[in-house]
Amino acid sequence: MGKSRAEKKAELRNRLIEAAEIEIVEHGLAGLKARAITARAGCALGGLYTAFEDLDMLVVEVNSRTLKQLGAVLTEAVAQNATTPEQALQTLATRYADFAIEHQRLWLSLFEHRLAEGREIPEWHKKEHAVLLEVIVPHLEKLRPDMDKEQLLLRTRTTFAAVHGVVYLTLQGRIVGVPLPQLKSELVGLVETMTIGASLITRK
Amino acid sequence: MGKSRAEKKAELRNRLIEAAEIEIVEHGLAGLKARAITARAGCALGGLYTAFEDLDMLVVEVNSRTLKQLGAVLTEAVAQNATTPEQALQTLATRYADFAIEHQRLWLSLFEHRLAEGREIPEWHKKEHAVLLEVIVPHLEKLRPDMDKEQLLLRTRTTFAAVHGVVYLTLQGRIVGVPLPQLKSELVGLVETMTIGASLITRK
DNA sequence: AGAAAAATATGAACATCGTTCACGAAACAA
DNA sequence: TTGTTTCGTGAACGATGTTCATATTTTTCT
Repeated sequence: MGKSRAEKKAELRNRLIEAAEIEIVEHGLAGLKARAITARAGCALGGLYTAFEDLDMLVVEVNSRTLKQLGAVLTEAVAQNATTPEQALQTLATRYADFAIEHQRLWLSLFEHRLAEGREIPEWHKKEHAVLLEVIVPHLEKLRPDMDKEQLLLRTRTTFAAVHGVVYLTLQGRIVGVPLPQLKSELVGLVETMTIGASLITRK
Repeated sequence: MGKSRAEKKAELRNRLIEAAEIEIVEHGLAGLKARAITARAGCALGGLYTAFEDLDMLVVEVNSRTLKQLGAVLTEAVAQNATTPEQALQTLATRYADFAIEHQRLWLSLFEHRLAEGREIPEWHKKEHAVLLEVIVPHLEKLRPDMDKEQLLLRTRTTFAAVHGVVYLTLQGRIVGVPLPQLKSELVGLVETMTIGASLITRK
């Protein structure tokens, strides 16, 4: 007997998400074409639009997967390696860079994807980003016991953005970015500077 | 008498650059259309391609202007306000954020523009980015006299990227970014942390 | 099981891009 | 002025995301 309607729909969605993922890995987000995806997924062009609202929402699905994977990597890394807050933050920064390098195009699409003006990222996907901050908070908290919860979350965003900025400019190949071979050692230097500075501010 | 060929060509190029700049300000880089530019510049569609190699190279011209303006703002700001390296770096970060906020879409196009795979940004435009680092180097040098020239330039890239990352995630409206109202105070906190950390590392 | 109904996949067609090119107009050289 | 060179013009082209009438498939009803 054939599959039920719900089963086939779910299978098609999965095939499309995986096809899109492969296409992004091979050609980058800018090289993602609806026709290439549907050809790879083995369905007609229009099938994409019965399974998803449009191409953007398919990209959101791919980004959701990437974000889950990234979150798992960071969570595990810091769980196994958190003797001091300094070391925890070093580990997080290093693993973040490792993931970004290893899954360069998927990671880039996480931050390069934009919806058309006026459209909004679905709430469920927005929430998925929280893990990027949650892995940092407890360790920054030890460095800055003087801060209240609100200040701490804000500074966590700032800290993440600082590290992220270094990785992003490098992997994007921007002129002002750090050259790739020196990325990880520079990240160590940056995190060292920030953690030492943070401790000293607290202590004074 | 009519204008010479060179004059008319130069005038058309300027009209196109200005039209493109206005279009970016009004609709963002993603909303930049060749037809809208040529309509605003008062020439035929094909005119764009006799004046410039293609649309990308026109964007490079706009970015070149923005970069010159940004460089001038930073250079002037730090010239008038450099009693200590800490204060110089604070001033630079603040002015950088101010410029990014005030010229949001032009500034974003500076970092969002990508050339098709295989193509390269012209060398003359790559060199224009140097100013972003040059304004930082002398002050970071005072904080880190232990570093040689090469280390220093590398750490300058890292420092710029860290500050840039915070501003970028915010102005892009990324979920993990710092909310705009808190951007400048967070930048102050970040630069403070980095400068204090840098001094302490040097002294130890 | 068979027929009617509902849902869904299909891919040709459409609108909108960036880019090209044959042509005619304008500027230069003689 | 006349011939030559250069450049602006806009119709046409190819590529792209999206839509929709149609065909197919699945479900429901008798």
